Amino acid sequence: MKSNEYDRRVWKTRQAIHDALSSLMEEKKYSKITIQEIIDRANVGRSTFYSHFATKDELLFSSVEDLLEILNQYIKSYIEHDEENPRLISVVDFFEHIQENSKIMKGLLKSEGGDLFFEKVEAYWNDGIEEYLQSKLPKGKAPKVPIKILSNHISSTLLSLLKWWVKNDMSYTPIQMDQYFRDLIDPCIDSVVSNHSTMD
Amino acid sequence: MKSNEYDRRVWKTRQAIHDALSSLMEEKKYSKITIQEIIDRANVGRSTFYSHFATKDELLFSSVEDLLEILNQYIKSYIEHDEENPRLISVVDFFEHIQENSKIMKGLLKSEGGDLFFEKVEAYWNDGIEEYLQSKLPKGKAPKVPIKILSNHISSTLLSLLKWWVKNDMSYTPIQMDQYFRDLIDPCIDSVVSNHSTMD
DNA sequence: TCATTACTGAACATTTTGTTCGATTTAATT
DNA sequence: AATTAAATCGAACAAAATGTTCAGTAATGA
Repeated sequence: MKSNEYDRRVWKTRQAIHDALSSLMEEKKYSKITIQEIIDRANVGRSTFYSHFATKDELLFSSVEDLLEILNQYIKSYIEHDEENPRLISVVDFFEHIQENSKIMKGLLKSEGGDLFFEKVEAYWNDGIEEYLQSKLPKGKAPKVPIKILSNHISSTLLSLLKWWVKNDMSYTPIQMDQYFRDLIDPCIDSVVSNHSTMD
Repeated sequence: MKSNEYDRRVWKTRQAIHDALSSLMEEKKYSKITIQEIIDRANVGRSTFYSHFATKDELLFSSVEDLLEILNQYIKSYIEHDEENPRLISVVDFFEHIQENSKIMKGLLKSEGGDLFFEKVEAYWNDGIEEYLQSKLPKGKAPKVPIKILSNHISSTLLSLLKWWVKNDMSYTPIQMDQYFRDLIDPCIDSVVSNHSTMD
């Protein structure tokens, strides 16, 4: 018996399909890409594609799964690594990682498929950030802005910064982007956590 | 000769098609809606559809054209109505208008088609806000955060507030949403315009 | 080597898109 | 009310894309 998971053929085929999608996404919007084009470029049979992925969306999610996991980890560590300072910490390494995956990011930005991806990212961040804010909320003191709105604002700000940055050819350094993120967000967080220290 | 623009039939057909799309968008994602379904529900012939709209996207844009125009107008007046106070003014009436069009807004949020719409909205706002910020920028004094990033942040914040609000069944009043918007954004604007007045 | 598994590719059914065109209905105008 | 131009209908097409099936071939792990 073989364990199909480790069959070289499987790996090669999936890789070829992922690469085909990735390269097609540099050229056109996800919604305009057909499965036909994918299998042509990947050089695999029609039935082969369907034996791996049921739909185009499934392929997309499989393609960005790793990236999604990594981005989520950044935010997770970013939120948890927080003993001494009540503010959210650095997103420098986050932006650095985006930089390393700029190709797929650009592809995602062009497509409506990307929106599905970014929604997932944002939802995940949102949960983590809300949990963080809840834990930092002084008891008995209602925040100026509801926690749910604030966490939504923080995650959407990070995401919109990310999108803007990629769309504008990453013309600032990750360190600068981190600073801008803090400039935009820190005052809002100050209104929740009591510690009003001026930073920098 | 007839002037087709004012032919009742034209108006009725287009209305039926728009309504069909609108009602379908309440049920399923835009990308999953077929032209077949639209013409079935609208009760118009296939050729009739194509005599009005070349593609499904064209129909969508036509459907939200009015809404788009109105939203743009709000932001325009919102930016220009700005003699005494250096901050952006009220978005209360903006949220009120969203409330009145909640049906179509909810449909837009469900769909990737909506993303196309929201991108347009955001791009338009962004231009106006950037222009506004440029005009308010004290000469010779560089802002903490680049104007382009800041204007992007403001428009994306308004949009994400709007999305959050609609998704959460508009559980706050437009007045509250206006206040939250200011709470989130005013500190950022303060870093650009010199006038540091505490508000409210 | 050998059994197993994955891939091929062609054939097929289905769905959706988009076009065409003559017949029919509808509305504006006189 | 009659005329006339335009809009709609609907059926018939062609084309493209999706998704399934299956027998034959190739590659792999043991």
